[in-house]
Amino acid sequence: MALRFYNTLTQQVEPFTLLEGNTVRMYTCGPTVYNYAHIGNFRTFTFEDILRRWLLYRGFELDHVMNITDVDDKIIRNAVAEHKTLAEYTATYTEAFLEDTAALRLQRPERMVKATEHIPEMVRAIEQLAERGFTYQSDGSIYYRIAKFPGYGKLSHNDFSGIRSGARVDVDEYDKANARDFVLWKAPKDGEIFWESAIGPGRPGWHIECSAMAMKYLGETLDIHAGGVDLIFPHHENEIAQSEAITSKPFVRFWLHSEFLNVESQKMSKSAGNFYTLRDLQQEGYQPDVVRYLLASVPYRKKLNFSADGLKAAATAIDRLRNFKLRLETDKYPEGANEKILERTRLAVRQFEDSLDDDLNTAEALAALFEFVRDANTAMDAGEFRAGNTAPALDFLDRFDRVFDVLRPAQTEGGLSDARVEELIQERNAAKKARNFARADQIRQELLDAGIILEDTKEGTRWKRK
RNA sequence: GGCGCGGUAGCCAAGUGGUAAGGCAGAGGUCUGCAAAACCUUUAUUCGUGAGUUCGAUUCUCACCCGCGCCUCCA
Repeated sequence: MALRFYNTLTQQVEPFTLLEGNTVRMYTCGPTVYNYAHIGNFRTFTFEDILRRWLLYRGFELDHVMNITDVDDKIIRNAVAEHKTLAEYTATYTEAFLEDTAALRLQRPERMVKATEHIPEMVRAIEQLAERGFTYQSDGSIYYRIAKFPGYGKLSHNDFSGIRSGARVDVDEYDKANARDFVLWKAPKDGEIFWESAIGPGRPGWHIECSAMAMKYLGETLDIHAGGVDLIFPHHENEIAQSEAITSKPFVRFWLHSEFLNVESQKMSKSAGNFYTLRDLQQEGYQPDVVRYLLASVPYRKKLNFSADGLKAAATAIDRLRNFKLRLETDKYPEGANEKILERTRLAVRQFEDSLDDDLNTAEALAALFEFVRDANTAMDAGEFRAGNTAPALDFLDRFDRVFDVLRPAQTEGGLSDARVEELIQERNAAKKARNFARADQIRQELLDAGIILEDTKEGTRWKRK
């Protein structure tokens, strides 16, 4: 079966194709840089990374745009409170975001674009909407009139037809014709930052930045637009309303949304206060690659209940895979190749690929890998594994790691050099031969204290960094 | 209320109209100077509850119970 994704727009799993060419035009909603991103945010970004990597694995080229929202109410409020300029304030958290994504081994999108650097594009988009009669002004702000857009609600599958334009729905929304209408351009309040423009002084509403930037870089119809489920409404619904009102063309072909990460069965969110940042977890001693594995191992459309147990399980699972790789690289096997194992390897790779083709079923893909690892270990123990089986097995691990990227140990700074470790191992082996086990154990402990783990095997001693 | 997701072993979790993947944890064992690593056996007669369709349902239908989310900023 070919590559296929669940499309929020159609509520169906559909074969993934491109209209033309081989480049996937993909847009993903990035962070609002008013604080550190939490791992709920990173669940979505990790999903998008797996998506990226699987598209590349399948031979597509990518033009992936991620926005950075660096102007919004919270940013302005916080920047003012800290007596910083907008740019100063957002720089801190933009930088932190980039550090975190690097630690989580998230590939950099082809373009990362900032809202504040695209004000003219947004103003132009609002002008186009105005020309087509989709806007109205109120108290100096410009609003989008959803009653003008017939398809409004098609992504979130809500029926808004019962809401009549002009009806007053809520006293708090007195300045809007319809409670669902949203702001495109906000009139400046006292002391707030604003831009002068052809449509008057103000700053952009949240939704217009994505429409303007996505279409600027990727054209009028994107192949993929992804984000968390909470963005379906209103954000993505509004992006459709804006973009399609301007172009009269479908804005996005495939809408992909990742489910939430929960803590104690509750949504993790900044407003609820029950959130962890990657930095929090690192302080508790969890490596980012462990977090990455946990986030990636649960299929993206399934709620992920985050827990310390889950992190520990992830850490152990990664160790198992790394141990297997180390064994492949260091053990010696008889010449030749075991045909049955070769066939077993091919089957496992096929299952792995089929699983990811199926709407990125990472849990099933991992199962294919782990079954193979067990079978290969069994064959090694039974002496049936041959030298010629090593390369295909390592190739499978490499394919796995092109997507999951967890086999490479996190950089451990300092410590002993490889040469010094080898030296001590030689000394220890000499001590063992002389049955001086006290000295041998002393060296083992010494190395362990330096973060080096020794494993004695039939072929000799192998080692790894903790 | 509207829209949507889910309830599978101690935990995480896949899956199919034909009788339950995988990971972690637990128990026992093999191997081993020590320590690891690895392997083997074992842990759901059962997939929220009830009814229906069917030769047969965890998988389809209906009802109900429970959990979560969106409908306001939010990954």
